[in-house]
Amino acid sequence: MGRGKIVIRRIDNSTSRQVTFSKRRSGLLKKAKELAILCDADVGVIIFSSTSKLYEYSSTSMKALIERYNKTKEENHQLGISTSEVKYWQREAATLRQQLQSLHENHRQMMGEELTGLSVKDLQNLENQLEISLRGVRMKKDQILVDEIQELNRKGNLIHQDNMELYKKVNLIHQENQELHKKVYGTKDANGAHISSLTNGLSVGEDAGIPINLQLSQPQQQDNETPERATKLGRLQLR
Amino acid sequence: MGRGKIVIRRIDNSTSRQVTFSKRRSGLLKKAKELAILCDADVGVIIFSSTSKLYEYSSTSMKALIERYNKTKEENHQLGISTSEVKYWQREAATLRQQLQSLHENHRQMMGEELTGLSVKDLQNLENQLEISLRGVRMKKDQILVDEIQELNRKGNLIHQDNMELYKKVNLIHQENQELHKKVYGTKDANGAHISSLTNGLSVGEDAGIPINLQLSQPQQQDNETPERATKLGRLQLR
DNA sequence: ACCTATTGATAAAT
DNA sequence: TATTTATCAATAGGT
Repeated sequence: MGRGKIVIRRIDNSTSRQVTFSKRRSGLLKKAKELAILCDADVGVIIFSSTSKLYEYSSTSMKALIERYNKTKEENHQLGISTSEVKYWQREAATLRQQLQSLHENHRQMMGEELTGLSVKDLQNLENQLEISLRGVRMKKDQILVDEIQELNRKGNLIHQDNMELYKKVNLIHQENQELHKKVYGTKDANGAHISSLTNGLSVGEDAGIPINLQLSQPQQQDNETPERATKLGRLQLR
Repeated sequence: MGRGKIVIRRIDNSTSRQVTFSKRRSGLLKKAKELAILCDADVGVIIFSSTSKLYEYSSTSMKALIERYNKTKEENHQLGISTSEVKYWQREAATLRQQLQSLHENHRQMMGEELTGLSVKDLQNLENQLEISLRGVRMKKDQILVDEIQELNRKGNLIHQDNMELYKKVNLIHQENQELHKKVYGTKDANGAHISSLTNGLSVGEDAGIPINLQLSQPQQQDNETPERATKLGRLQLR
């Protein structure tokens, strides 16, 4: 229909293509309207031009039509973005929100808050649980502290052994030095300033026998700390 | 175009409408295809017949086209069921799930489980919190028990008062009875079998002065119950 | 945008 | 539902 027949393939001439698009687009939309009216059908047309401009027609509302389309489609197969997909996630969120609320309430009760409405039996159970928890936490804490102390003890011992060996070496060298001194200056010499200043710089001297005192960051004592626990920690001082 | 001109309005004749629908539908779809090919456009057509049968055409994929349509639309206005709506709820669910996980972990720590990875400071805080919670729970529980005891006390007192009054009345009636008895049988009479069986049925007798002993369902004693608490509850016995 | 020759679509009949 | 055919609508190409 036109001055000449055309083959259905992309029109190369840009201007011609643009003109044809404009004409045929309005023709298509008109035909869509006619179909909808004549045959009582629900018709929707979406057209994106090559320049991404949108043209549309819908006999009812495009939203409703698309929803109807998706619904019809997913009856056969799970296609398209569907209302049900949104609904699924809404339900998921609702479930999670409920779980969260429940857990939150539980948590607040464990925090000793919002206890109204609980029976004596509930409170008793909660009390028992808290006591169990408290024991667990204290055991864990003590374990960490005990481990820390043992590690420090181990390191302290190593350092102490090193020190002892160094002390022995210093004494040996010191004796050697004195003997050499004797040989050089004879027995009547009493000036040791030279030597003592040198040996004091390296020697651990009389400190060698005293244990090293490593400080451990102690937790502040609890009001209801049991005597056993305090002693258990107290006894574990270095040496 | 046809043997005669027609006006664009719903075709009343059902058969004719059906035929026209079939012809024009294929015509519309053909024109849509041609437009897409000739003008390099993205075209989609959705047709629901009056009997809700779906016919469609899309130059690319209907899903992609609808998504593109929604995207284009919601740039101007929030319309249609969009991918973003699904995404919104997915994000919502993810956030809730994360919160739930975090709270769950926290809860497990408060239950004294999964304590690995916690520092001494963390454990100390947890211990303090548990102690606070424990104090709160115990106070609440004690409060309920104390209230319960007081209520029972109140009721017991009322019953006791009733009893006392009944006792007085019985005594009065009993005296009256004896006086009447005296008048009827004279002073020499010694047979009181009749009277005693009757009065004994109503009289509270010597029990009237002894306090009523109401039993209270005591919670099983905790292993580390402090002496003060035990006494506090113990003292609150009825009278 | 408009014009118009020509093609394509389709109403009615079968 | 398919075919035929007369008729009208759509539109290609030119202005």
